Amino acid sequence: MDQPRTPRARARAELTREIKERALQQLAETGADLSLRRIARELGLVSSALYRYFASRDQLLTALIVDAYDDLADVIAAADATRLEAQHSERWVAACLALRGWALAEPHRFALIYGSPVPGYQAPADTIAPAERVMRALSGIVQAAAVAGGLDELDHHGELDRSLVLQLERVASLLGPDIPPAALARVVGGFGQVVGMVNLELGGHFVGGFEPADALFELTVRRVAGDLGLA
Amino acid sequence: MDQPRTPRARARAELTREIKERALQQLAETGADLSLRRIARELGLVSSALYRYFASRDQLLTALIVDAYDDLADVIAAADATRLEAQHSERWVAACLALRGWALAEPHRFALIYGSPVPGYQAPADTIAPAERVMRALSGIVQAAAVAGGLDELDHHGELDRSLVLQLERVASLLGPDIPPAALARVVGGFGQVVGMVNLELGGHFVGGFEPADALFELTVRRVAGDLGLA
DNA sequence: TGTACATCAGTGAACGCGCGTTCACTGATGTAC
DNA sequence: TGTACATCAGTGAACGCGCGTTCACTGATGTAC
Repeated sequence: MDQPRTPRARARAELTREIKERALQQLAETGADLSLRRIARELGLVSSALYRYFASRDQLLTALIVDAYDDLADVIAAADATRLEAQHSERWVAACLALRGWALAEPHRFALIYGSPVPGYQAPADTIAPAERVMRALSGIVQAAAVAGGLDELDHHGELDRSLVLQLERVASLLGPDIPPAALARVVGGFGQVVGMVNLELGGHFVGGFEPADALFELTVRRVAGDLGLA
Repeated sequence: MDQPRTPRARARAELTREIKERALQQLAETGADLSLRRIARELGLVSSALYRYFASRDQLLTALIVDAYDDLADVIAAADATRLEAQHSERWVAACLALRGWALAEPHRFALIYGSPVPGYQAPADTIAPAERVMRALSGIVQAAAVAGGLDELDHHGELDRSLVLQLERVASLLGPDIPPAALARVVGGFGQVVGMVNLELGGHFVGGFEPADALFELTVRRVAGDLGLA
């Protein structure tokens, strides 16, 4: 954010970083237990010192969650950017693969944001905007396709429920105003699928079946792109 | 399982049930913290007494997980059975809706089996068979359709990866020997989608967008059934 | 049917840990005049 | 440029909790002869 001017401010930024780093390391090791005292111990501090940096354990967790959303959104955007702008299908696939790649590399961080909620932790409103960034990193591709006219007309096996259309239009206004309702439903469904398959993979549900799950995953996200009619 | 013959055996079965019941209640209340001492306290027992019933905290967790898989599989099968045998599409939709219904009714149990792993707990091999029951409750419908000839030939936008086909055939031998590879990929993808969307819903990711998510969910699973070409 | 012995449920104390958070404090760093 | 005062990082002790697991034990229930 801001450039730290004084030595003290620089030290503060550095320690804040180190605290979060240790916290992540702990999540990686113990699964989901996060102990302030242990972090302090590892940093050679007394436990109460951490309260100069985070007002509570929950606030530290919130910071980790926000960081995770941000990093994931960046990773997706970066993968998206490696493809030609007009090749929306390839962009979608690359974005989904990047999401999975990040999740496999940082399973505990993925669990933090898309796994089941941490015991006793209630996500504050601060996490909503970052969470939306991730969604937007995906929906943005479809929005671009819609604007460029690279999105098939979808036949929706019968009409969509009226109240569902209203929901979809409201969400579209946030995630991609030009994405038609039927297409947005598929985008959300596709996102749910990606999150779900990654969760299954991380949970060991594919062990003995799809290991590695690379091919299955790519086939699946490619089909979503195809169903959306992305060019 | 076995009918308890003696009063002592009956008491034992009863207390075992009560311990699990309290454990579930605790998961529901605290999210994922499970305290043996608290269970004992609530049952008016001394904490060490629980060790007559479960050798450790992990073993209790395992029992809860196995129960959850079993119950979910039963619920899915029951919903499936409410539809006509030959209407495979309706059966699939009913089964998926039942899965979500169970998850919304028992979010902590759903999290136990399809959420992120519990801190410090490593699922033993005993949970594999029950987990398969759930998968089979869904794939069985598609298997039935395949046998009855009610499954479309799928065009697979290009060939499937050879090693993926091998994986799919191996899984098919467990879940539905007559399901063609391309269809099975969709079944697994559809399952991942259901799990993922439910996880998002339980995690509050749909708040402000799809609330309730009934219509979106039904549309999505119906489309999977359609894509599979289920009658 | 009655007695002797084995099984088993539950006790209570203990071991050896862990935790988040508060508070009054010291001493170093930063700021304003 | 130097001094006075305010800010802030980190300390150390304490509060009030919690936990899983082991072990020797009592007394009730079940089993075999």
